[in-house]
Amino acid sequence: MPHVQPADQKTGDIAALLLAHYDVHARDLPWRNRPGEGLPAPYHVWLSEIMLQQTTVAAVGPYSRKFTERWPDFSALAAADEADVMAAWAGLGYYARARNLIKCARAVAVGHGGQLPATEAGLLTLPGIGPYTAAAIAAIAFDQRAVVVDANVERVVSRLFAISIPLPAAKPIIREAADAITPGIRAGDFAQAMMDLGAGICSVKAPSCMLCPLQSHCDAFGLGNPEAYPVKAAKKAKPTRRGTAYWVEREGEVYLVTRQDKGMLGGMRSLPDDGWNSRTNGDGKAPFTASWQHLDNIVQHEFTHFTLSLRIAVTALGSDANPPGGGMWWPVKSLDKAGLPTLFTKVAKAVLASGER
DNA sequence: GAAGCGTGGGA
DNA sequence: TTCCCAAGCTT
Repeated sequence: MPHVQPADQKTGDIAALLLAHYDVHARDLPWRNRPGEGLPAPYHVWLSEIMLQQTTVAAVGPYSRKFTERWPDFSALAAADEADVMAAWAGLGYYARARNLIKCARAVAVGHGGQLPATEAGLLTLPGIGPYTAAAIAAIAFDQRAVVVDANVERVVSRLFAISIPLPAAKPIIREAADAITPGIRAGDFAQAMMDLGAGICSVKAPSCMLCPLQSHCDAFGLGNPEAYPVKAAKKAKPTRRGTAYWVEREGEVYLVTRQDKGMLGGMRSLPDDGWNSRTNGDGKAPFTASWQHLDNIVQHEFTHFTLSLRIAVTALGSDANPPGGGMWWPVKSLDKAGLPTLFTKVAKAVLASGER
């Protein structure tokens, strides 16, 4: 049975109170239009929503500006060199998003006449757009009523209705409750207001209930334990994996490879490695025979689901030497433009500081 | 349904 | 330090 009543006094009040609060306190974000400017461009909404997946507003800001300046619309992004896009995304993480970003831009340019579909169902067919993003774009860019549920909304809703079933089992109930409080007009503003509320007042820890426009409607506040929601299942322990990265230098240039599209850091330029991944240690075998010098310091890097403890091996080659494989030589002085994932940026920094070269 | 997939910041 | 988490999607 549903935990939440159909549209009643409480659910109707919530939208009105939240929208009134939003009209005064909405955050001014680069991808948002100011009041009175109408709906933001679908391209800008889409780009920001993809970047914001599992990523903080602060981290997205510079990337959003960089991308919209360099690729101002779908056709520009669809025509971009893939390596340029991947390099521009470097450091933002979850690189499958960048691969899907290119696929999606090309699908829009080729299959949809350069226009993003204006419906949730249409948006869901595109690469990198799932249930949350489809609803968010439909509401924010196309002013359609859509039930937008992200981690902020899950937190706010689970507190409003004191939902004690743990996530992820509670997702259907939370969605039902979010549907019940979503208004028929201003769905985009409502969605963004919920997310602003979750990002600020209704925070994970120590929520500012005294500032909350929904305080009087919040069951968790009434119970005195808002921080207890949402209830979550216990997490698994994070393993540590070991591996090696190889720094091969020849006349001021370092040898880089492009990783295969699937898996960790897929599609990104990287240093050669010994095959480490989230499940296994690297085999410690160098890509070719040379007089490798192992650095003393180990690079520790935290991924979401494992810790990597990485050794670094360094060698220098003569001018005529060539390692096997289809990599590329990259000038060390402009390594910052290679678009390396943060892990390998750390490795490069360690090598350059070591003097072993 | 669960696992895989980055990174940086806050407490 | 250590843990948790962020405007999730794909397989």
